[in-house]
Amino acid sequence: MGPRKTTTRERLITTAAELFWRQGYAQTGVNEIIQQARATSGSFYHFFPAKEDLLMAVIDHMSEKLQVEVFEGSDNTVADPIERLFSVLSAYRRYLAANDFVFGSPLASLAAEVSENHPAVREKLSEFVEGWTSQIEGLLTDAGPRLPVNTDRRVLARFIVNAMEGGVLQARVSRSAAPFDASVTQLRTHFDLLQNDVESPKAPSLPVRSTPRREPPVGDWKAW
Amino acid sequence: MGPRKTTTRERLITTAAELFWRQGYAQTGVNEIIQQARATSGSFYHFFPAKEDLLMAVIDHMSEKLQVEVFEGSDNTVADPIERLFSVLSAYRRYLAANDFVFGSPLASLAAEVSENHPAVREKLSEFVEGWTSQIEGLLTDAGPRLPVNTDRRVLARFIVNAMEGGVLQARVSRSAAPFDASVTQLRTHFDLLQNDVESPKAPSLPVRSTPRREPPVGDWKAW
DNA sequence: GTCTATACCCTGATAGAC
DNA sequence: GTCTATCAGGGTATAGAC
Repeated sequence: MGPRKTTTRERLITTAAELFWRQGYAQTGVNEIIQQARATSGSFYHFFPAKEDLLMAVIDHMSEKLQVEVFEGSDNTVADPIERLFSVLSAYRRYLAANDFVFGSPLASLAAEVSENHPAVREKLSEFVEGWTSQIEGLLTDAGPRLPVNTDRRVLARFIVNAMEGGVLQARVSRSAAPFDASVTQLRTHFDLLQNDVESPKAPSLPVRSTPRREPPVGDWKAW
Repeated sequence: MGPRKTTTRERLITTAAELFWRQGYAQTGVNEIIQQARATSGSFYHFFPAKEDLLMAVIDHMSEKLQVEVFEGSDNTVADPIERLFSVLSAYRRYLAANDFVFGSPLASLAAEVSENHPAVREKLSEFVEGWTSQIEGLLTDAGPRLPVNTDRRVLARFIVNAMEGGVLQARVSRSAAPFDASVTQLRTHFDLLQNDVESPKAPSLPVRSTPRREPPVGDWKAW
């Protein structure tokens, strides 16, 4: 492959990605995308039969970009899996802070806006989140005996993703990085405690709580 | 105050609240709201000069409803502050599960969709989140010596809110309660560990980590 | 406060020449 | 593949009688 100029299709996708991210899907008109991408209506509908088809392409584009800039853009010289995890979180923060957190999570916004109205979009976003969760779960598995044996790696991975995504959302709404940083700080504490628990595994057998813990029946909605 | 029928204004707000929650703000047309509320265009614009004014009223309505159904709808016979917290989380789960989690967080969706385009809306949503965070922080403060002395109650409260809101979002996208429940389960573990830490506070002074912890400079974006 | 009718604009999408 | 011109429809919002 020789040197290659940006194609119209690529420009449509990248500019749409940015506009959707900033303003949302519904708020962004096709005309606006066309203008800003220096394209025409004819080109647009040549590549994308409908606006939703562009949306699907945008999600693919964003997924790939996030994968590259955050996961692979983190300090992958870090050998320790847990420190590697925090390196990823740090890369995510850098990515978001580059826009002062105002754009929020690139895909979570779309999830909230269009997941109900466009089933295919919801499906794609779901796969993306699962992918990230699995990657984090992989790091936790690599941590091996560093974490207590009874730690459910998948639950912990989901927990981390939730705390981060929630943090981004609140950061955007409150126009402050504090909510995001609270998640990272407390996650660090969480891991410190988990690792202490490995060292002295007898302690947690005497909980202070008054009521017994109830394990939620996962997948069973209406219960509890 | 005697018995009172529902006013047109109220019907407009409640039906709009549900429609915004389900479909998003932009996807919901004024006509749709008017029809479903059995009102007319004239009434609508009599009460609300513009669609955005209705949105503001809807947010107020949702905030109040959430406060009543979740916080006050939780089991407030529970005296222990920490168990009280988990009672609130349980009430929140009940509230969401009543719609099979498909609607997501009533206000977070709006936050993601319209926060950038409507500054006044963003401000109102920010205040709402702060209110909830403060209420949770209050419970944590009430827990007093049950938590380690060096625990920043505000950071922990933010962390909890983040984990819950993130969980709701992923639950909606993945059409499964599992992500939400993962947050609750792991938060329970987190509190167990924190309380163990109170009992044997010497243990955490020997962390396994290889690199020193970095406290993030809150409010200072571009750093780290 | 509520009704009907309607203005006016911007939307996504199409047609057909080049 | 790209262009211009244009369509049909739904969007928010208004006017004015009752």
